[in-house]
Amino acid sequence: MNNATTIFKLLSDETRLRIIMLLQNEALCVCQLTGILEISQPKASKALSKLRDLNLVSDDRQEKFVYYSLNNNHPLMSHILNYLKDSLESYPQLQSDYNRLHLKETFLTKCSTTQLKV
Amino acid sequence: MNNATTIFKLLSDETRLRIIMLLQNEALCVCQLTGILEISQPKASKALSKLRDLNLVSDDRQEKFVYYSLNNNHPLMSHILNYLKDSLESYPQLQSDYNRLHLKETFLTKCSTTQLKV
DNA sequence: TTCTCATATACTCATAAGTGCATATGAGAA
DNA sequence: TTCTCATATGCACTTATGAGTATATGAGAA
Repeated sequence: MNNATTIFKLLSDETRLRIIMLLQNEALCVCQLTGILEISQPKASKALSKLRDLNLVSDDRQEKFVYYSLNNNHPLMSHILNYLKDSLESYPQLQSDYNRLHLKETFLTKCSTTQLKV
Repeated sequence: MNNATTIFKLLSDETRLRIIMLLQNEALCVCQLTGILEISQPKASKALSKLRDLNLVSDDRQEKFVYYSLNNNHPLMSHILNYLKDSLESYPQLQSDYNRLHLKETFLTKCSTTQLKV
């Protein structure tokens, strides 16, 4: 029970859902997620930490970057994600996130969303 | 997108989830739900009104009682509910709700959870 | 060691959401 | 019409939650 409502609560936040959907494909670091989703770095970081607290993602530092990957250890969540992935056409935001995924390398060097100096 | 997060938010509340799961089987009135779930009448009523606002349930008055039934008009939700129904053994609360479902007739006359006079 | 930069967190704020209690509403019975 | 009872709703309260800004942290490079 708690398990189910916890998962639903996590997925009910748009930022978290978008992140989780992207991580289905491959591990991504914080600055890549920040860039792809066009959100602030703290926003991405907080979303990830909440997911990490619940053991839904794992982090793995590789030199400068911390890569997050999805733990497919929760049947209900996996089931839902698979369904969403197959129904992307109904969820424009998720779909366009996917479409920006190919830009991931772009965001590796010029990360700083918050510290950006124009 | 909004569609998805909205559904998740609805399902993230235990009371709503329990109600929805019961309504999968059959229409039930407020006092039946109140009795089966052992919750207060306003609690059941408010949960139902939120579901009704989002067009996930329909109400149908039959004499004294207002029966609510599930609108299976949302693919994502239906998909999730089916999965949960097949995994009841993992969700004790939902399972015990189902086990109390046979008491439904019991709650038709002595409704008043709040107005109960001992 | 010191510097840099990616990431994490603390703080404040605004708002949303759920609960319990009391009460309003309104359909059907009398 | 009046009464009854199932249901709905208003109110006060508490807690949870997400956002933005600023800043802390800490690993690797220099």
